[in-house]
Amino acid sequence: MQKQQTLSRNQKIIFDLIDKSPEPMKAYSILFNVQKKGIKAPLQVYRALDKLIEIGKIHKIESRNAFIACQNSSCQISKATAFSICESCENVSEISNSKLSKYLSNFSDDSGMKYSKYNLEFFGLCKKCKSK
Amino acid sequence: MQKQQTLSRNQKIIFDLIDKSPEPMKAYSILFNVQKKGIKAPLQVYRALDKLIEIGKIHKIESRNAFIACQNSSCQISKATAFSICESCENVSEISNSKLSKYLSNFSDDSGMKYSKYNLEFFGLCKKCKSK
DNA sequence: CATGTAAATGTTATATTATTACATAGCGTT
DNA sequence: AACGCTATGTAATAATATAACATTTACATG
Repeated sequence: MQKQQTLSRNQKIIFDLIDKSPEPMKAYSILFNVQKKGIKAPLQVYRALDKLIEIGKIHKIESRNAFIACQNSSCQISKATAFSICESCENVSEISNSKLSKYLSNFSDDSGMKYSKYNLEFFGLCKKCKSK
Repeated sequence: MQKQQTLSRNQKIIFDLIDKSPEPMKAYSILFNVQKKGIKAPLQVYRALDKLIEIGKIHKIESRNAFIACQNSSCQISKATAFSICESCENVSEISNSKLSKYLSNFSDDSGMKYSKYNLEFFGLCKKCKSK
């Protein structure tokens, strides 16, 4: 079990927005959506995003510069993330597959490097888009 | 064996620069370095980068917004990339591990999605930085 | 060789994403 | 109260990437 973090005001506003969104949100789209709540500047958004990422409540989809709420209720996997991304509709979901995460967490090569973190993004067509 | 692509002038200038660099290069650093060769605008750089990525001569390190030459001589793996990234010195190298690539290329979950491409980034400390 | 077409180039402007720098406020601990 | 830490506010600017449009080159094929 993970220690429950208390979110600050800005962090909570921004997390709630991302959490409710059915798709990854971009930073400036977040900004636009929270301006009515008094968050006016990009930096306020980025600071909250940084913190939320740090504590594992959200993840950044690197190839899209977008942010998604963590879909693993029992999280703590901010250091081991995998996503599936539809290249047609841009739907993104977090992959939660224990075999995969075990395999990757234990992966090592001959470089002598010990990996403490990874991020994996799979691309393809989702069911819906495939059948079009 | 892969069909040999002929690079255009701009593509060749930019590929040669990236290929010679010991570390990933950022787009505007590339631009700065090729201005003396007549490539003056960001778009010229991005167009060459896009093409080079498409044909697998370079890869983009998504978490760093940087570009690296493909280190697999027998390439064709622009659709299946894995990198190791040192979070201290920012050294990046391409992982070429057939077990890993087989595992990931064959990966499927219960989403019904068929993945045609993936990108994996491992993070940690390289040998040198670990021993500091 | 003429012509069509796809790829590449050149140029300007602008959009999008992210950070620096500095000042202030809130909150728990000692 | 004084300290340290986290969060906030604000303005400016840096860094990354694309849109729109005009022109040129490469090259296959009639």
